[in-house]
Amino acid sequence: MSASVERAMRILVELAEGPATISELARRLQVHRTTSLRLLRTLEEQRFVRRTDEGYRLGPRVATLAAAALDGLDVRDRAARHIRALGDSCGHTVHLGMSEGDRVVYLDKVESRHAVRMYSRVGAVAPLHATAMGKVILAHTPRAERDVLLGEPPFARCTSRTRTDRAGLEEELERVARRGWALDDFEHEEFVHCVAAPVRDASGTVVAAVSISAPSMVLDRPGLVSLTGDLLATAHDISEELGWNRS
Amino acid sequence: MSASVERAMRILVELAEGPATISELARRLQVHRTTSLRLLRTLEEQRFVRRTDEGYRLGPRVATLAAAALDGLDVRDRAARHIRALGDSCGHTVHLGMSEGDRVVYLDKVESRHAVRMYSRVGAVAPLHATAMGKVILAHTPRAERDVLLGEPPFARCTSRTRTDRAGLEEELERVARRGWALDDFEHEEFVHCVAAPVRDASGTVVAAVSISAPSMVLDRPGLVSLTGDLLATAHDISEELGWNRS
DNA sequence: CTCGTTGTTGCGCTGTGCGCAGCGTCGTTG
DNA sequence: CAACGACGCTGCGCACAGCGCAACAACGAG
Repeated sequence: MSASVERAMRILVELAEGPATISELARRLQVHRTTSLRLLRTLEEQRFVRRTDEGYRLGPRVATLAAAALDGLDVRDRAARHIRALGDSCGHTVHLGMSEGDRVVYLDKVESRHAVRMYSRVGAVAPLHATAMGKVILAHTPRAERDVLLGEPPFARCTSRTRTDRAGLEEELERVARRGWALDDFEHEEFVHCVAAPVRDASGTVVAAVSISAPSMVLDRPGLVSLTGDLLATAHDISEELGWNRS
Repeated sequence: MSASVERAMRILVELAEGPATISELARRLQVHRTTSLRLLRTLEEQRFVRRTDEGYRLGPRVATLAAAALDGLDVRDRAARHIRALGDSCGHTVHLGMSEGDRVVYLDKVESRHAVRMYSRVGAVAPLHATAMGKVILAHTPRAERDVLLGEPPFARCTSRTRTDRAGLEEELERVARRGWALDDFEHEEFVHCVAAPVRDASGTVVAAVSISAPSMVLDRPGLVSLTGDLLATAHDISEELGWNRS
């Protein structure tokens, strides 16, 4: 529709990967250096980006907007008290996430009570195929769309246990869809495993996922799996709050 | 420089205030409805905004970018271990913030260990004149610039104790500059008080602030003020890490 | 029914934002 | 030292992107 706006947004997305110079961005966007210069200037005037000695970076104003973006998500609001309750009862890290393109984005988080915590942040993203939340969402996505999201195998390897082939992942997703929850068996981060369950809206579509994560030294596999009852109940409660009823 | 990009970003900023319709945004930006329609469409294609039944809202992609924006801030990185240390030692909520236009934006946070916690979020914003961090930053801003940032009195009232007149605030800022730290005496939120100290970069400019916040039922005034020693030490340590040395 | 509002499409003119050419300035290389 | 490339940046002139206008249907309020 509006070419320059589209390019400006693409610049922001590119800068999310890390700092970049004018020429670098021009190359990635396939535009003249001049164009990239002018776009960056306007973005800088509005403080969406800032100049540092290693090139342009995203500006703090973007962070400001994010808080507002999260506030507007009703899934997040409705889910808030439920995931806090789950976090209080189990004491481990609880996440709420949804898919954003070919990634999972963390919408909310309840911190673990244990000394050994996992690193993550609201707004951060993770690959679909290597996380419990991602696999739950994939398992309820039509095959055709799923293939587009995943791209060509081998899928990006995060740890030694990441499933990088299509057949293995498809088999796993089949199992996830059947039993209603997914396990991340150290597939994303080396010493962290998770379980996740789907959240549905009024139409029955899976719009988000809830997960419990813990380092293996704090919680072993049986311990983690034993939490799926509470997890499913929480996911169910959130779904009901979004207007879903069993069918 | 680029009019349409500038307008697109103004739309994002407007939407941060809350959801809005096409016509509403057109009026605020002083452009034709058609223009606002087309800009929103491009923004929607890039998933920077999304349509809901009550109009357009910021999209989850903005939240995704924010995590990256925060990662790029070296103040944040350098300060991280210091504010965690302060949080661990005092047990209360610790914030790192910087000014973003006429607001303070929270860059990082260490959660309190007490059951009664204050609500806040990384990326959220608060007024300059009603917070300890804001006052610390204002106190080290040249008078002329300060007046622009604050605008015309009366300043927005947050609680019954908010300073809304210029004379009172100026007197307070004078005191803050002299003693080197600021107190928020329930001026922002009804039952929360805070102390804040300035963080300087290599040039000596105040670029950020650190604060300790606590509800009055958990910590009384003398208790809060007794923490200023540790607070100032932390702010000092961060400043040193940014290249500042006493002068 | 008549207003006023909403979102949306088609059209034609205009100004914006594009690429090109060229500037000065670095750091690297022969 | 010169030659080279890549860098950020400016001025120019053309093309078309993107603007506002007019008009449309679909609403809701009066």
